Amino acid sequence: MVAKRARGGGRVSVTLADVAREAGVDQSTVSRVLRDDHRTKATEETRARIRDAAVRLGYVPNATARSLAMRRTSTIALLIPQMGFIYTDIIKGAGDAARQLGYVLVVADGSELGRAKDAIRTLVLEGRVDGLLLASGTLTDEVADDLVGTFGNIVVLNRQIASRIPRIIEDDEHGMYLGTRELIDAGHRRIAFLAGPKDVDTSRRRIVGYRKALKEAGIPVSRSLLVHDEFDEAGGRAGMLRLLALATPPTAVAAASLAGAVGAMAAARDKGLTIPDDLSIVAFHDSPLADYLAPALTTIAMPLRELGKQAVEMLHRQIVGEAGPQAVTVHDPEPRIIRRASVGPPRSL
Amino acid sequence: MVAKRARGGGRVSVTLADVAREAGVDQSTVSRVLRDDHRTKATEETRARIRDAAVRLGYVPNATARSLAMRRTSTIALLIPQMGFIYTDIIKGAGDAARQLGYVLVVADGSELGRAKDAIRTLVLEGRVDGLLLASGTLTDEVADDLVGTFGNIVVLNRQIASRIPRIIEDDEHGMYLGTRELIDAGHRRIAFLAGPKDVDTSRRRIVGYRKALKEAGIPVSRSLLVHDEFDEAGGRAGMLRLLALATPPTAVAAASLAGAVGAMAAARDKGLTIPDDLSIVAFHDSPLADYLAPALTTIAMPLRELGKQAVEMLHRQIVGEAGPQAVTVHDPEPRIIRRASVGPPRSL
DNA sequence: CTGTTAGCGCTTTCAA
DNA sequence: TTGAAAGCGCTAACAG
Repeated sequence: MVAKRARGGGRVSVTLADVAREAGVDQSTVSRVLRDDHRTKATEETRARIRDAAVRLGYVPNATARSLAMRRTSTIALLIPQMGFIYTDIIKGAGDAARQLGYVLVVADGSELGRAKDAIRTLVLEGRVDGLLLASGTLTDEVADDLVGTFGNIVVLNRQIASRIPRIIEDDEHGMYLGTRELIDAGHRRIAFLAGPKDVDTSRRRIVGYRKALKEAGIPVSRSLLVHDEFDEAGGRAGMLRLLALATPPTAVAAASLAGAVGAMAAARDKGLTIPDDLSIVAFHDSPLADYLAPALTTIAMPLRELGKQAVEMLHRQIVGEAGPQAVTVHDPEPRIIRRASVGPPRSL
Repeated sequence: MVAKRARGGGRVSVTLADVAREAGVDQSTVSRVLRDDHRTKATEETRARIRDAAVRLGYVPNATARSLAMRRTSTIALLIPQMGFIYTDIIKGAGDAARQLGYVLVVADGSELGRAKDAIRTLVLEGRVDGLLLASGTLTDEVADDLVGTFGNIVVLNRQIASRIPRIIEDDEHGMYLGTRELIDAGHRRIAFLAGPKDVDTSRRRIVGYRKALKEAGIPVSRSLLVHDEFDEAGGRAGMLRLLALATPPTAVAAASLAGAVGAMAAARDKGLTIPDDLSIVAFHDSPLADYLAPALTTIAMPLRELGKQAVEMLHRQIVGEAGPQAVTVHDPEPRIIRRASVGPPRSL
């Protein structure tokens, strides 16, 4: 018998034993040769015989069997809440790093796997992957606290959590500081901040940067100019509308998210305002889309690929049991302002 | 010995054998009980004893071992070229269906796994997943042809390919027919089509719908009004610019992609045109973003969740060896026009 | 340099 | 109703 039927598709599956028989050697030898195990030096002749047989038979190693024997799957997962602007870059960075370290990266959609806890169980505890990258959006505070007692290799992205789980964050504070400065430098003093939800700490960190820039410029921070809402377009529109209803509305606004900025622009338009003549706006995070908005949107480009890359590296260290920092902030490369057309001097100037 | 150290994280792994010992039964019994194997009727008493032991020990089944024994992973993958507007809905639909059928759905980024061929090998042939959903964008014609000889459970999304690989497509023709009709009904006769790349068949099918609507209305189709470019914003802008450079430019344009429409709007704006006064526009595919553009964009919403759902169902049939159609088109629910503000009567009227 | 021998943790006949 | 035993396809000592 040379091969057995495998499930579905009528494919036949060729195993190491088949190749061994064909080549007239033991399967352990085949295993070593095919893996290029450097602790062994097979004769060039046997190597050739084995490779031949493998090709002839169309041998493809079975990842599951290997995983079981090695007790590692060489795959890691990235759990994201829902596809958004920022994840494409994080995925790219993480994917590159993963490949380089010998992992396959898969991404799991949070809404589909249920809450993060389910994902941790299904993916990590049941051993489907060696480790998990948890993107911030998937974590409510409740779940985050829950993570304290969790085992498994996990790295949390962009969220400062209480537990001792390793985490990596982007420099939200500095990014937002830079963005706010951009507005200040353009001459604005009445600058609003469109923050994300109140209990999310990326939101909190961005507020800190906003405040810092204001203080540094000697501008008093006004409570009424700081509004909280969802990070999406609808949230941005709603927040902006509240801002525009103020007795003296802001002349500029810093948005904590790109989608929020898009919503804010729509709100301003609805109210008959022209950007940047009547209102300047800068958005946290960049996307190709920003170039095509009316007007093109000035953004704060965060080093998201680097974030993804370093997240994978942290996870890898954890997997192989190497020591390393428990909490890192990505400072390099620096966030940078991409100047487009949404920032100008205030009208009154 | 009650448990062994597992790789990384210092976790201990509790096995079936551990639970069996703790409960004083054989591991096969534990396996049956914990899986609720209906072919066995364990005493309520032993069941309780086993469950107790499992909980006490914190037993979590190992998916890899199970996969090896059962020769199926209960995991399927969706390979996408790069995150785009349409995939969030496809993922949702596929994820729901997958969960319902007992699969875990993971998504793999094409740019990260290299070409589709690599993904097929890594994921399907090496047995990491039971089957693969291949989103159209990942397939160049060359690779598509290559698929002919491929084994493994695969369903191709949104691409009509030569080989006998099962495929599922959305009704591009009808959708674009509807979109073009929208423009015709508004009074336009000089309607351009911003198609995608020439050799992509979603693009071709959309052209067919566009032509059909035109013919039906007795409008001659002009070669110069049909321009090909990439599906992204840059492609849309470039295509639109070419259209606007025509001796008599169109009064309306149907875009084969949402991103393309965004680019086209930017181009029109750059040329000083107002939408919809000077130019009407309708885009293929919908997204929340459309609501926030200036002006809000009229779109053709395709049943993408349904596409994802049916794709998974097709794949499942293939996996379990059930018969089923080799090529299906999703007709239900129908594509529908979401009227916003980018379509109006032509200026000359 | 290569073969032998145990597993990895689970499912699944086959007996009892 | 439960247990014993084999095996999924591979890796990894340990001999020789």
